[in-house]
This record gives sequence, structure tokens and C-alpha cells, in this order.
Amino acid sequence: MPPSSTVENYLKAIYQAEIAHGEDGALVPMGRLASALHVVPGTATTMVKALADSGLVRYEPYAGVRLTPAGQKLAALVLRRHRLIELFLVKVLDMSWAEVHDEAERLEHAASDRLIDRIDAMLGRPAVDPHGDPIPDPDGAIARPRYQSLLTCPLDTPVVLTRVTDQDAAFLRFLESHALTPGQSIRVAARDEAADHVQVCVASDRPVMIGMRAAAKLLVAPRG
Amino acid sequence: MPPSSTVENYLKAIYQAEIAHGEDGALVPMGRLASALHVVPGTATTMVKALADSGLVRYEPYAGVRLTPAGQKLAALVLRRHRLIELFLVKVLDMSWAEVHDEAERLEHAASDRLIDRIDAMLGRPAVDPHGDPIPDPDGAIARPRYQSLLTCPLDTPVVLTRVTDQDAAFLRFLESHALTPGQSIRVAARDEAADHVQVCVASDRPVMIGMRAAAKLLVAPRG
DNA sequence: CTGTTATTTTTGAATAATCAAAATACGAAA
DNA sequence: TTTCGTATTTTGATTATTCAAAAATAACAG
Repeated sequence: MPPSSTVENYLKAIYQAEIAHGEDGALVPMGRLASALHVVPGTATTMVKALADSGLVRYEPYAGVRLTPAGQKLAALVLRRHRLIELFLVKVLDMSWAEVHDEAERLEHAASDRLIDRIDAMLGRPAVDPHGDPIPDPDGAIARPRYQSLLTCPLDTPVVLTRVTDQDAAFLRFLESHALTPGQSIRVAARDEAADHVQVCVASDRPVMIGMRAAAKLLVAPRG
Repeated sequence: MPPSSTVENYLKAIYQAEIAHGEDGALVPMGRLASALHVVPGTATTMVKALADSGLVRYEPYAGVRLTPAGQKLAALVLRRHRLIELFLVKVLDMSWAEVHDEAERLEHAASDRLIDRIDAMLGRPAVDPHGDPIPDPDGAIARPRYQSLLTCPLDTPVVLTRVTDQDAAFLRFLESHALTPGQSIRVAARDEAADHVQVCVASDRPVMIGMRAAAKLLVAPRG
């Protein structure tokens, strides 16, 4: 039987937590997993033990979970479905950047491989979704370029906004209203540690002020 | 909380059983409902009692179920999602007539009203899906034209194949291979009760023989 | 080392949906 | 009627997922 939506969501959350919190091969603590999934910690423990029995994760009591290769592949395929669906909704159905995440969150569990392939073909086998997140290939392989963020990139140097690692609709709407969308050419004019903000110049408009927490979510690549 | 996929499927099955088996206002017997949903009869009984408690159906022990107005509306909206998705998959994603049913069967529970409206708009607010089934409007109102079938229409008179009331993939592929798709102009050349078949002429090809059970599923309208 | 705190696990229970099989009711034939 | 066969309902269990709260453990400060 195919994995349930719940299983897919656990795998996806573990996958994303593994990546988000650097340290390659680090265990994801139960507390973090539980809050990512909006369940109480005991629920996550129970579920993770079941996933371990299915060979999808390795579970170390009191330490955390890590995906097995099988779990990684499944998780990547969920992400593939999610990201292709998001891009499809934006490109073909003209939905907004900000609203497609929740929609994809549900559709990713219902779309067949055939449908996903049709979408992939229609979009021209794209490499990234509307947020700049890389789309895994049908085998679950995923590119993992490490970009700099607005917090670490050089000052006063033109860079390309490449990826936004937060799906919150309000945040995305804010970015959009300042033309801070992937592909945009920008420049960090100043950083003020004390004031906890970063000054970003978009095109020739007056600079936008962004808090450092938010700035860390905007990833950039050197200007091509 | 929104109705679960299971609830939506029960309502849809009851709705379709009510229509399929004529007799306006007739009760759907538990056995029929159970087999339509591939569950054992006891399961249907249990579930239907729960639906009755939610006010979605009227349940009469040992007699059957009937949708309440609330249940009818919900069922029609599920059908609306299903049919718009089917048409979308065929028209926009170029999927085949035969394969979209199963896909829509899953997507219908995951698509939001916003998405459905986008699809509806992109398709130009269509009235029928690829099988000729009418698409309910956003309030759940549905047109219910009563067509004749290949079993009842006049002989040797050109008619338009308008609706196919069976979603079986193999059956649909058969029809397609003989150009028996909605919109096609056809003519019943002969019926043979004893041989249990109907002779259908499509365009100028040689006639196609169809069993009466199958013929009853092909609905036609007078040639416009 | 020895508490104290924060995290994690366990336990007990609930809900939704299902099945198998026993019990019951209905309607039709005798 | 009485009885029989079929349809329906009941009963008792099971699986997946969840929560609340109690118990256990790890980690860290003193």
C-alpha cells in the first residue's frame, strides 16, 4: 500500500528539518519535528517508531530521527510533487506566489506520477519552483546549491535574488509588493547589527529595510 | 471542520445512486451503496447513521438513505470539482478521456474552491465534462436534461452522442477507438433484442456492434 | 556528584473508518 | 400463517492517528 498523507508529511518534515539545520547527517530532535507538524511530542515519537519499523527512518531514542535512503527518496518525491504543483499553479493557472503553498500542500498527496510528469513536461522540466527551491528529479535526486543570504553576501555588490526559504503568505506578499521575487537583481546597501536590519536596493527604487531574521531567508547568487 | 474525503465519497455515491436508479425521491438501499463504495454492508450502515446525525441524509432503517438538501448541495459540489478537474486534465494537460477519472477521484477532495474557480474560468465556465456529464454551478445547482439512449432513440435517424454514463477506462478506450465520443454524430442502424446488440453507424465507417448493456450507457440528443 | 529543568517517552484514552461474523428483520413463497 | 432466503443491522475487533498527562531520562549548573 502507498504511504499515507501522514507518512508523507512526516518524511517531508524530517527531510526539511535535516536540511534547514545544517550539520550534514544530524539527527532531528523530536521536539522540532513535533512542532513542525503541529502535533504534541508524544505523537511524533509514536509515529517515528512506526516509520522506523518500515525502514524509512533511523530512530535513536532521546536523540532524534534521520531519514534512511528509502525515506530520503520518498521525501524528495513528495517535494518534487509539491514544487511542480506550485509552479504549475503560478504559471498555468495564474495563481499568486503567496497562495499556492497551501494548495500544493494538499494536492501533493493526491497527484499521480502520470499527472506530475505531464505537468513537468508542460513546464519544460523546470529546475526550480516559484520560490527558487530546487525540484528533485523523478528518481528523487535533488540539486543542493549553497547560496549566500542577504546576511552574508558582500555589500554594495549586485546579486540576483535566487531563493526565498519561507512560505508564509503574508511574508511573500510583502516581498512581492517590493519586487523582491526570485530573478530580481538587487544589492545590499548596508547592514546594521544593532538595529537588526538590512538595507536592500531593488532596481532604482529607494532602499527597502528588512529585519535580519527575514534577510536570512533571502538567498542570492553572484550576478551572472 | 470540513467533511472528510470519506464523507464526500458517501454523499457522492448516494447522489449518483439516487439519479441512476430513476424513481425520483427513491431511497438508496444499503447494499447498493455498500457495493458502490466497496465496503461491506455493515460499514455503510454505520457511516450512514453518522451522516444522518450530521443532517446530511435521511436514513430509514431496513429501507435505505436519501440525501437531505444539505447533503445534495455538498454532493453536487463534489461532483462539480470532479467534473471540472476531469475536463481540465483533458483540455489543458492533454490527458486521455479514459485516464482522468481516477485522477479526479483523488484530486476532487484536495482542490480548494479558489482553484476550482480558476479552472472553471480558464475553461470558459463549461456546462459539461468530457463524458457529457453536466457540471453543477458553484451553488450546487445542476442541469438534468433527460436524454434518450441508443436503446430508446429512433432508428435510422441521425442523433448526436451527448453523454457516456460509465467511467470504466477499458470501455472508454473502446469507444474512443471507434470515434464514439461526445459530440459525434451517429445513427442507430438496427437493434436486435435476441442477439442483444445494437448497430451504430459513426460517420461513414462500417457499423459498430454494441451490446445492449453498453448501448444503454450512450445517451443521445436529436441532431441540432 | 547531586539536584533541577527541559525534553522525551510512556500510558491510557479518544476518534474515524473499516471488517468479520452473528443476530435480526423483511418480504415472498408455500 | 409459517418458513425460508436475502438484506440489513449489531457486535466485537482492528488499524491509523491523535491528545493529555504521568513517568523517565538527559543535560547542565552548582
